[in-house]
Amino acid sequence: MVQPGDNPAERPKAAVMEDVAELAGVSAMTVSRVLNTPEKVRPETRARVLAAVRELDYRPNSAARVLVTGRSGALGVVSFDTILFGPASTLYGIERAARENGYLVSIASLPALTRRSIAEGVDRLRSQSVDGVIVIAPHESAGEGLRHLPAGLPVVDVGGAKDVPVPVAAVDQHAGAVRATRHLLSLGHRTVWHLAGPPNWVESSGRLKGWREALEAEGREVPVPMVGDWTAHSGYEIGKRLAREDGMTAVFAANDHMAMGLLRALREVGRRVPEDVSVVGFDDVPEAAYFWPPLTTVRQNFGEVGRLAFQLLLDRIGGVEGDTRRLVEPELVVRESTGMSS
Amino acid sequence: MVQPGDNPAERPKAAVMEDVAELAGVSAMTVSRVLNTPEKVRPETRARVLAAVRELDYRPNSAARVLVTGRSGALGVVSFDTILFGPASTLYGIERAARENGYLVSIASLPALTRRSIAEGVDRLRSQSVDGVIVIAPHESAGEGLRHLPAGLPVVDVGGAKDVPVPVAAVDQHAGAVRATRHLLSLGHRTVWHLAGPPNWVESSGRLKGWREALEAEGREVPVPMVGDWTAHSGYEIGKRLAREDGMTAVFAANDHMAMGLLRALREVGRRVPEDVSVVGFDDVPEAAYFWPPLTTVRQNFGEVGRLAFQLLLDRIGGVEGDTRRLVEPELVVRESTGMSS
DNA sequence: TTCCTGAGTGTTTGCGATAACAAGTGATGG
DNA sequence: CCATCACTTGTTATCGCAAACACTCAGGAA
Repeated sequence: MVQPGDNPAERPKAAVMEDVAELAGVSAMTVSRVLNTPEKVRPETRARVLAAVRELDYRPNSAARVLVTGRSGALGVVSFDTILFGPASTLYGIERAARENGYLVSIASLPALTRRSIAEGVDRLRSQSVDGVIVIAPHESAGEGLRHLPAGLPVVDVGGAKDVPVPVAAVDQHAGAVRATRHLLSLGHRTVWHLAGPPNWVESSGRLKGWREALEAEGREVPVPMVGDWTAHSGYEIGKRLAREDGMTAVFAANDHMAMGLLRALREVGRRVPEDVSVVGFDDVPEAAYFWPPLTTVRQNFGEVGRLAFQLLLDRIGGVEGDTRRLVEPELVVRESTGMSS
Repeated sequence: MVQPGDNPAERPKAAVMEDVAELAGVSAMTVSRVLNTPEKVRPETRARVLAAVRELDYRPNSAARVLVTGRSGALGVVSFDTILFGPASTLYGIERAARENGYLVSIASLPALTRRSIAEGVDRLRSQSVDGVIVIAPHESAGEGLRHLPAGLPVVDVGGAKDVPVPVAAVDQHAGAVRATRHLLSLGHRTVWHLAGPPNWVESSGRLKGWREALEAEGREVPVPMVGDWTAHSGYEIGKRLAREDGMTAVFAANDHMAMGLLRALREVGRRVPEDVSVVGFDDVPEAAYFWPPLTTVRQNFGEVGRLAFQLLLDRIGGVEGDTRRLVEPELVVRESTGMSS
């Protein structure tokens, strides 16, 4: 038996369950019970054990626990472009929900958005024994990547395409685009142009479709959409072309940053917003209210999406089946970049 | 011995090392060696084992490995406000560096920035057996939180105050502020006003100090700094007051979003930028070039900070001692929001 | 021949926790 | 007065892997 003192080196190794047990005068099993099912231990014993835990600053070793229980209390998030407002906010929502439920979050950000790298990200997380994985990869290729998953690993997708074979939490992009478009039509504009997001992004398609259908439902002409890449820069470049279009009085931009670039392009060619052209964005980034002019946009509650995704995953981990699809309603925020058609 | 088929239920349990060993006709130890020290195994044996690994889609169980080796190949990040551009970018930089080095990242975001919650975040990560922790908590109170750390856990701080008792990776805020201020003075402005960040944030103090010292070094009058909270909203509110100041021709805002609010406030009272007032921001958020006018600002290379922080942590894990302090130089990006004093 | 060397492989043990089962206590009831 | 039960606590086995040590077998040195 190794006694304290046998070892001349004075490295204060972290206490283990046995140490706590010894100090409290019980068996290790009782310590385990105090930590996991306290109601099964006599109050006095429990108190003694807890005192010992505090005195030794004992922390259960999660690796050992994982090994025997098969559950880690950690979930993984596979994501792309966590610097963007949307993914970052979603991640934050997930993290908060996880924390409140005693879960820890590991992240695997992707170098690129391909089936391969998604599968690889899931794998890296799986090898860390996460209890489940949330994928934030709003690209149509994600569906592919999610089709060949290790069996038995609960996976939830955020903002996924329709055919994703796992539960999905997302903002209703279509509804948001419809709202934005109708808002512009209701101000008297003959039709609405669209500054779309990059192809094959789930949000791009959803917003494009919503915009088109809203126009068609009213029998309006559907202009050719212009395609950007989410950046203010692309909004600016495209905006310069768009600004030359005759009769263009209303634009629905697929996100706020492109709308920002567009605003600048319009200003540079002397088209006033909202007097000459109305602009609607999408996202409601915190600074949208301070654009010039303050941007009318569609607010997405990313935090709520994160919370829903976590809840779905928790259900899955708990054994609930079924390919659920949970949608969050976006909200139109009217500011000063939209006005009556003149 | 349990044979495949003993169990009527057809749950395809994940393969373990023993399964691979059996299929390859070797012992489990040899499999372990193939995975960890391949050069110690005869090539033919190695090939047989690797084939078996692939056939069974075997993944080592990291919990078991952690238990026996004491190292997890995961690091933790404690952070606050991961939605903001700075922390999000830093986190991304860390994640990328970690991935390239085979590390996984767990995050513990803080509900508030206090000594208590920092300590708690570190604890949550420690209980997951991370090999080390990076703290992104640019608040002066972080120093306190870092003073009482579990012994033996390598910790690195990002953007920390001077007295933080652990290695630090950060952008040289002071130098950035000096550069911004000198730039304005060099344009002929008599002095420079400052729209500061919230008190007790490391960045706020660093930028404030740099600004003040740059003015003092030239013997200029030092106006009373106005204090915001990083948001465009606060920049706008304060900007409305600032705009009434007589003789105010140059402002250094402590971040781009406050500068954005300031730009709007100036416009509203009819002061032109840069003709009447010059404005410099800090951060160079991707959309800064599309502000109206395009914002002169100080670019921080957050990705580089993340990389350095990871490197420092890796050194620490490897046993390197010493309280290193690694600074990244910021860069002044001149755009159109600054001009000669009229 | 005998011994040694070292590359390659196998066996045993233990990391720290929990599951499953065992056992001790006192109370209950027939 | 003893069987039985509920409650509390202890004992043993096990999770999957790697460290430490043991073994085998060639080829070369003595």
